[in-house]
Amino acid sequence: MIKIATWNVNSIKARLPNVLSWLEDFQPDVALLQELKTVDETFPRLEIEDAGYTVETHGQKSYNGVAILAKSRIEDVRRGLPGDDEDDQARYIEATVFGSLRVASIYLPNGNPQPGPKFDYKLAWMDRLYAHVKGCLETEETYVFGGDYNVIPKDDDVYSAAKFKDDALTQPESRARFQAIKHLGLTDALRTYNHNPHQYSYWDYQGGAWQKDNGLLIDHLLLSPEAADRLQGAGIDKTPRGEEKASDHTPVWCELEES
DNA sequence: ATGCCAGGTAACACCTGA
Repeated sequence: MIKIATWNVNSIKARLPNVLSWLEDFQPDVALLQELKTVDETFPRLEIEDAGYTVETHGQKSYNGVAILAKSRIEDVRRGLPGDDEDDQARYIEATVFGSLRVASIYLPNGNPQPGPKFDYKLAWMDRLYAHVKGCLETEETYVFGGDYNVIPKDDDVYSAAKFKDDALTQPESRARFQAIKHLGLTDALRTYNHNPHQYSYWDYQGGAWQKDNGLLIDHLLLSPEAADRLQGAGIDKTPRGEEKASDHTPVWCELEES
């Protein structure tokens, strides 16, 4: 079985102890990380390698930054989306792990405030992601697109839809693009096994959101048909969110049977 | 309408996040 998890760590340097203990406890075969907030040169590569992982990063100073960790070689790495030429934001990395499995770590733009240039950037970025995913699926390879999509797909995926009515994460334009990407033929791993409302992957640091379970579901694992055929389980690992110095996100995971 | 936390940068305040 290959266990794949996505986790927005909100600074890999601030979160290193949490990440190392999670790797030790949860033992993912592949970890897709977002919001590294540091450049490749200062990513704590040796510590992660000592935990048994191969590492590929696409970092950036202060903001964004994505990585792929695997208990296998990591090959054929793509950094950035096609069409990112004028864009210096590090939000996408994709590579082959375990010989033939393609995985992507995605940090989709937040887009607030909306309307405005940040929201326009989010929508344009989603259009580029759509075009890229479409091309990937045409290869008929096994693909897992995981990450912080910064989209709340349904009103049931947030503790208060009313409070998020004007937020970029719930706008019809954001949801329509997320749906369009899924409708290319992707399967939402979590929703294959868990149809309950109010299943969250993010809780704000403010206002006791974690204690009140005032959360959002914005981290998703989307599987190509070839990956979905091998899907054996999926879930949310809430343990890391309750620990000291936690990220505001918690890992979402899925398991694929070996090919 | 704004701050509430948290992290990074840089400088002892401001930006970004969701």
